[in-house]
Amino acid sequence: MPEGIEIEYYRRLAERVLDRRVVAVDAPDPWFLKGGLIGGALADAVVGRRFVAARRVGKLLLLDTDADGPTVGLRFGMTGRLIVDGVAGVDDLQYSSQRDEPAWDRVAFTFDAGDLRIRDPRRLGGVVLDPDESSLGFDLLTISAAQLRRALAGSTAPVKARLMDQARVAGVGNLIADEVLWRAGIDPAREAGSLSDPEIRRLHKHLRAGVGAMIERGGSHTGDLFAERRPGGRCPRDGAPLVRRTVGGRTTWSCPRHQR
DNA sequence: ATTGTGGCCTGCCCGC
DNA sequence: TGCGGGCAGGCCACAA
Repeated sequence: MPEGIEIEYYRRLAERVLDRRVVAVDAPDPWFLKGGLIGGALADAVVGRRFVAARRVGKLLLLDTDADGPTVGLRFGMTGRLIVDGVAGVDDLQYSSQRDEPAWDRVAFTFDAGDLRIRDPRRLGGVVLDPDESSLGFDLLTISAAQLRRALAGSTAPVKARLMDQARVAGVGNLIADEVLWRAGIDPAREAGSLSDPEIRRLHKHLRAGVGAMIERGGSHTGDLFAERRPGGRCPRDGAPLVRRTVGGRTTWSCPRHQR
């Protein structure tokens, strides 16, 4: 599913359309338009303009328009793919369909050459105009150790829940959270505020290194833990049978031996 | 404010 | 072979 890593791939892909002129917007699914937006208003806002920057904060992809026009915010839920000029931003999207159905196109921007579209079977993504970026926390690719400390401090919530709280740390989804906590040897259910300074620094180190490795390997499903997230799965580090729980409302796999 | 829960959406997979 | 139920999780509304 798209987490911050996949959205970063989408952002890079979206850079292809910069400086092209939007000639049409097709939004066949009103459900997909968020924040009171309607198809006609979206088209009015961007047709004739050009996208001049493709930015990303967490799992939110932002396309800025020229001449102080609006910013288009794109969300992908867990099954949304970005497709630019017929090229998909990722080819292996976990938990989504491997099929390719044009009927799943929920929004499409057509340019003077080529197009950009979101293909989302489950319709959990969406499009919003001028999204509120200030409600998002520190981005997972640039967060500092001090910022991570601030995101976790004083909380009784599970550390995994805080990591996935987009208002605290933006871009961490379920797979990334499990992977980095496993790498750092920290129990996902630990109270966030109970982590010591050395543990926070260790978590930060593994967050940066783990995300970096997964970006290079090709996605949030390429972590060392991923293949063992299944019944009968064993810890790749010490061989202990993994434990499946619900933490922070999400299916969580962890090693009872080395994650403390 | 913080934390937890349930619902939304729908393709897919398993068991009967 | 068909069918029904459960599952996946990002996000949001809502409750305590």
